[in-house]
Amino acid sequence: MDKMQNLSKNQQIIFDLIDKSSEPMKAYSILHNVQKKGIKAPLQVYRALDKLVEIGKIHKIESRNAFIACHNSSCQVSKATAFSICEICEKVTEISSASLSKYLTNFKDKDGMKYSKYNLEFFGLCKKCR
Amino acid sequence: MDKMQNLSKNQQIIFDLIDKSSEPMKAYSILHNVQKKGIKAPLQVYRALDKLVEIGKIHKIESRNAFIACHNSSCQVSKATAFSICEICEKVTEISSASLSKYLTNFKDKDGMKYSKYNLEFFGLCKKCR
DNA sequence: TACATAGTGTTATATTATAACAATTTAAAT
DNA sequence: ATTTAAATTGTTATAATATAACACTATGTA
Repeated sequence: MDKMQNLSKNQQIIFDLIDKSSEPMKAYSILHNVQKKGIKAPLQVYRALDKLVEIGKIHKIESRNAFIACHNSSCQVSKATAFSICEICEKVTEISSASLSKYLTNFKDKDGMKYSKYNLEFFGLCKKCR
Repeated sequence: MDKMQNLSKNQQIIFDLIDKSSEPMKAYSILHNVQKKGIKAPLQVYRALDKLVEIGKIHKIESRNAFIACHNSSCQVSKATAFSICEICEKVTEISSASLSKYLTNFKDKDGMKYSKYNLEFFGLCKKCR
């Protein structure tokens, strides 16, 4: 229920690293950064990443194969995510818009079907790069 | 300007294959399927895929690393895409909703920024799998 | 013609991710 | 406290996805 639930050792190490990062981090970059802490193999990283995504502490930026910490206190799990991505500097920001999430959560396709989950990635130029 | 523009030999072979497929196709599955037509190396496939995505004849399903033909006559280029993905059978459908594309194209984040491009993936269960 | 652009073919390699198996830790339930 | 189940860890190997670099060929067009 609470995002402060205990993480395992590897999960905590990897979450801390991603959380401190100002940019999305890639799995093998994470690996290089945590080898000094005893995490030696890709699988150790991927397992922690899978779990952290599952519980909503981090999100995967699918178009970049990279991971960022969740900064949206209302998302316990990664089921309704939206990001803006700068095509020049690759800065990624999580979008927290109540109207957007409401619109997408309630969206029905032409068969009247609603979806339990979505991921939205916007692309453009960030303030600095414009 | 027109989607009927001429494709190169490899592009046409690969587009035809994807277009005939009822499911998203992965790059190496495409490769296996076109080896009899003389396309032998991954790079030949990826180059054709890159171009086909660029001109909007196909789209990449980012969460699945797979490609489907565009069936939305209004999208010359892959700049505003939305898909539904069944989490059981992996069926993928391109969503063509004028109101959705209007909403997302006009969406402004809290800094008032609009985006030139987006990709949205909805997840749930399709009719058959419910 | 000559020039630029796009496409092709090829080998090698980089990057991203999972399979399979064994051991250990943790939490909870008895 | 003890057993049990679930989660986590460690490890080696390998699968799957994607790009670098280089040489050559085709196509359009000035």
